[in-house]
Amino acid sequence: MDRRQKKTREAIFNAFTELLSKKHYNQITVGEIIDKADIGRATFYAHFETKDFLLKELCEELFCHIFDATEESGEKHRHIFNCHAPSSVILHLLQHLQKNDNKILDLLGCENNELFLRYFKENLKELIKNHPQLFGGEKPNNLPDDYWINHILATFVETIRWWLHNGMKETPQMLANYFYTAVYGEEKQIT
Amino acid sequence: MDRRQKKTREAIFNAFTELLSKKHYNQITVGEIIDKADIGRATFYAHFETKDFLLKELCEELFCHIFDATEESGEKHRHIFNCHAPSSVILHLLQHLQKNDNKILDLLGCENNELFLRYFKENLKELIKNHPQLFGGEKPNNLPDDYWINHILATFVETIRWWLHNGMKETPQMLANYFYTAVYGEEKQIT
DNA sequence: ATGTTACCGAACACCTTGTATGATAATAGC
DNA sequence: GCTATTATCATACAAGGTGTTCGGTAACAT
Repeated sequence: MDRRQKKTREAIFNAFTELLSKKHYNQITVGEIIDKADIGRATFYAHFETKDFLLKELCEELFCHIFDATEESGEKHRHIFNCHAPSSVILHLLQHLQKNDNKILDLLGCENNELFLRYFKENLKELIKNHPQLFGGEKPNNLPDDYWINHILATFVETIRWWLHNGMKETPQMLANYFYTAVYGEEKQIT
Repeated sequence: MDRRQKKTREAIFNAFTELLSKKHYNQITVGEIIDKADIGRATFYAHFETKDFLLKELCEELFCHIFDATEESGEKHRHIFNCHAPSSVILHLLQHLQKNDNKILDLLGCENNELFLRYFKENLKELIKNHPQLFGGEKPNNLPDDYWINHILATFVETIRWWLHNGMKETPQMLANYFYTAVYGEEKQIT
């Protein structure tokens, strides 16, 4: 890719991310973005059809990096979920978040979190559909499959939201335990 | 209140609600609202500062009606929650929803559901904080109070979201059972 | 009957969006 | 290195949305 393209694309993403951490998505204008990115108006529209498309591509770039899917020896692998013990998947993901890889925490925690938590949940959903054992535990018999999947996902996302909202005082270990207790009851704990 | 004021306010709410059920909030313009409500531009702005305030007041009117709080003999009562058995509170609320009281179902089910589910959750939160026993059951010992409250709320809201999204095929009874099973495990059921 | 209040329509200044232009500079291919 | 391509820029522009102002008119309260 042309070095110039790469640079402006980067500049736009940076400006946009910075603005997103400060004010609500709806309040951000294209004018502000190009000012902060220091590029021409026409250049912005040469890269992104609208502000909505910019958001979409930003999300895809962020989440594709976390849920990194690579075809490898005919098997799908995602780097965050490469660990084998299901109980540590949660931990693994929370630790990644805590390190604020890709500034994703900034976006999940800011005023626009609804926006990103939705994307986050959608990505997780696809994943858990293909790997039902990912979060461990067993579904109660009398619940429909997709009700249960949605419940686990929602609980997980809400756990993260709660964590962010309360200043991230808890360790990933504690949080993973909260999650498992909420979903499977207090008798089942991870070590 | 002046009969004229009441009429235009009503007309604006109706037009706005109808538009909300068809397209996304962000795509709705003040011009469309006043066209459909058949009122003058200045009149709209005499009633509502901006579109955002209109949304806010609509939500408040809808939810205040559902979570109707009236001081009665020194005790707070809310008409939906007047029943005494905690296990039937869920049922009661779901049945109200099924009847589509106040067109609230239209709004919770449409493209703008995120908007209204947020308000819905906030209202419920205040309620459950004052009446922790409302949803019955017991909190696992090792969970923080507000984590647990948030978990119950999120599960309830997600149950409704799932229901709406799947065509509302289940009866309120079945749904209430799903909710209790998800939160408290399969051994505890309501009758 | 009278004073008040809400409504209307039209006009307005302002802002935002998305597009078009021709000139300029960086890049890629040979 | 030379050349053709391509990204960028500044500027301008039309279209459409926002929120305000104003004088005239009709509905309301007393």
